[in-house]
Amino acid sequence: MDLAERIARRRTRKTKDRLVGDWDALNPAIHPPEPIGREALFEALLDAIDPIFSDELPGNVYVWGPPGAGKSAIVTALMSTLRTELSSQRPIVTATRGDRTRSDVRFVYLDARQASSRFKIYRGILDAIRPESVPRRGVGTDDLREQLEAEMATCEGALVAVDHLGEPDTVDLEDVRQFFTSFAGVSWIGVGRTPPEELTTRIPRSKVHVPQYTYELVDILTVRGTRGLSRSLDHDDATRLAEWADGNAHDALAALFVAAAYTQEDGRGHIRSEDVDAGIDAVPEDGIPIGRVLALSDNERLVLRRLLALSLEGDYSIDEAASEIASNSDLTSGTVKRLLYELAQIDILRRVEVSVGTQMVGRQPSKVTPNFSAALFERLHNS
DNA sequence: GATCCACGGGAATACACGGATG
DNA sequence: CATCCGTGTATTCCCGTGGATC
Repeated sequence: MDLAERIARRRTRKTKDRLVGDWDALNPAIHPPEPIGREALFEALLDAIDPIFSDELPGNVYVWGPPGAGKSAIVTALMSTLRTELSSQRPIVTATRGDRTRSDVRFVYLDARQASSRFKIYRGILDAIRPESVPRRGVGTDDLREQLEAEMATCEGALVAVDHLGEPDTVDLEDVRQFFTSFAGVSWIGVGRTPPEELTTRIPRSKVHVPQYTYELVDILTVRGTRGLSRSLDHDDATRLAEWADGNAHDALAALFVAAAYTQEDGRGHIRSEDVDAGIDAVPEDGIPIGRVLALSDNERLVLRRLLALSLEGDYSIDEAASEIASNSDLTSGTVKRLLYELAQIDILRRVEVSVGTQMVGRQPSKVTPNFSAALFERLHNS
């Protein structure tokens, strides 16, 4: 979605909606440009890349911490701040080039959920720093690497942050290390959950630990609630959400988002504590972040939406669900079945044993249920 | 002609269970 | 009684093909 489109949406939302003026403010998959709180952590990150302030590329960095602790929030904020403050790189194409008082280091943020292969990572960087369009097909991965290296020779290099490493369907820290070994001009910041001591491979010397939120989460909910809602969130409700989420900002925001959606759909102008309860109920414990679901391919998301529509009507074996889903889509039931199994393997879906039918022979079938908030997914999909 | 990747399809493997075997 | 075997499903794994693009 480009910026103009986003701005247009906000305008229409402001006028149409009553309770919620800005859904993005409540959306756990979207991070505000400035981190809320966490000044000390931001300092630690700046320390880790300190040479950048003398126009030199820093060493690589590993940023790690538990889910919902704000790793993405702080790293996206860091990269966009560096881009506007230090680089001659234009975040939005404007004025002239060549502001010589600024360094010519490029700052690139990549989400490994989209940049899920060596090819896509090189391509993502090229796409971010090169004004012309970068091919998506027809060019080999090594070819692309050479293009990127050539590009690096024309500037003072790039600092690349790769977020969401080591998820079931993303590259891990070791992959990133290999992608950039003997790659002159690129330093990287890897972001993941795995504690350094559990990693078996070579880890960057610089490490920044992002601990779980404690008291700060109430502030985050309050600030984002104020930005998104026409009437601010009760302090008690913010506290309750933060406690229930156990410091996980993603889960707390997801519950708040759904609570706000329910309230607004009911035509009311204020979130009651029952709405907060309903929001909490709509977010599974130990679920996966909604960003992973949103990053799936079109067909995978289509299959999920169809599956959610089905599950209202009782128990289906995977086989039955697959034929049902396939019958009103372009995909064959074999492919849908494989997709469902694959989604379960990467934790997007949860498999539940089910005794459907009466056959006494053969292996027990199972059904699949979402391992994320279906209510949130549906609403983000329609927005 | 080369490239990446999503699809489709099918082979290989895992599991459940009853019955046979040691 | 424990183990193995056969049969029928469920699940995983793998690879060829073709679309879109350069």
